[in-house]
Amino acid sequence: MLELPMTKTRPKNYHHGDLREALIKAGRLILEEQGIAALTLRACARKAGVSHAAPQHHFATVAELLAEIAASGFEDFVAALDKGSANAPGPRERLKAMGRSYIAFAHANTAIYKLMFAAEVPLKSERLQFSMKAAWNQLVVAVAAVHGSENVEATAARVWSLVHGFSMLTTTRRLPPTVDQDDALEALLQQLD
Amino acid sequence: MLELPMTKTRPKNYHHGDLREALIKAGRLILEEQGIAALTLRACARKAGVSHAAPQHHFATVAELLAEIAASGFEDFVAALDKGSANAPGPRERLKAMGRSYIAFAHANTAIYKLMFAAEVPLKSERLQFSMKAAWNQLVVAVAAVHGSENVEATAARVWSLVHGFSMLTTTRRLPPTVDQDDALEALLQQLD
DNA sequence: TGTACATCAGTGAACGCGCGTTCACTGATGTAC
DNA sequence: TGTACATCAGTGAACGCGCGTTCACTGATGTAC
Repeated sequence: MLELPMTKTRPKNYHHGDLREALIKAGRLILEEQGIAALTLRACARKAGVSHAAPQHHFATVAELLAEIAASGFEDFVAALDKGSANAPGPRERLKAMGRSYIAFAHANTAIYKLMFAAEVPLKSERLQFSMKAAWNQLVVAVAAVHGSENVEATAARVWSLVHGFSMLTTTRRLPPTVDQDDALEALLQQLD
Repeated sequence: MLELPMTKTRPKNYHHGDLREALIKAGRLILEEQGIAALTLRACARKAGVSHAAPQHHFATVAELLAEIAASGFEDFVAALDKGSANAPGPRERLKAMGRSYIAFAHANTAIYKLMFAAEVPLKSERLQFSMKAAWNQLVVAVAAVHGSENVEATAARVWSLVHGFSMLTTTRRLPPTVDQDDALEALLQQLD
């Protein structure tokens, strides 16, 4: 009898390596392809190629997974706004570019964008709190560069409300079809000064 | 044997009378008490006191019921903004009062407010389209009285974005706790002029 | 370097749950005559 | 006014589905000696 080397009969990845991150990535794919309603622990396990009980070792509830997915969304979001406003010649242009990038991100990544602001997502996650704080700080810095540091948080909240409201109304199709969205976008960006 | 009169053995309301409206009202209660995830056809049937198969005669899918509930929300919403701005001395004050009423409605009726803007709600419903149009017209009239009729739709979209964004960010707790929400609200209402 | 052993991170079967949906049924209601 | 009958709007049992969760298990990994 030929004795095969153990490495050939051994399943290569009985232990996954980093199932936690793999589940988060799987969740993002499911979100894009099928929407938030399809985002279950079992679906993520299937997508990641593990048994449906495996996620239990990494996420006690589906809500915990949602929070991590939302956090990864905020990380991408901050990067997109940074990139989109990097070449602005001055603070006003920079703030406008961030506004444009914000709305572009919402339109290009609608599913995860909605999850980032969904009430179902528990805010306890450390990673989520950290990435949300990073987004807020990014905004406050850009707003302060235009409006000064007086009442900067109230102004930042106003700016955020404006672009967030527009993103939500357009992605959920609540504006009547008679509204020219490009006109509305430009009118809105004027208000960031 | 004593023959009982038929009226005594007959169940009084075998036919409900207006189960359709009753299911919508039941749905609103469930929404308030348990949130959108609990809003199922079976739950509405239970709340309305009928068998779980009964709603089938009125709503083919749960989405259809959601749309009618959302529509009833928009009806209340329009009434609340009308009432809240009725005593304003001029157009500017009227628009501001509407802004305040908008945000107050969102905070006092968070569950149905979120449903009104939820992506899951199909927009095909006639009643929903009608009530959404009424809300939009109400806004356009108030905006035109302040800013004139030039570009009125773009301006109305901007105003709506502002108050909607603020309502969503505050009801979903996305603003950092360091932000003074009253300050932010006042800063925001200044922008309606 | 090898061996024993504890722990970690998977598997796969099983369970109960509430859901939407279908079905044959039946009481209530409306209408034709 | 009464009667026959069609239709409407309910009932309640049954079905299949996917979900979260639990369980005994087992292969892989890390560590002590």
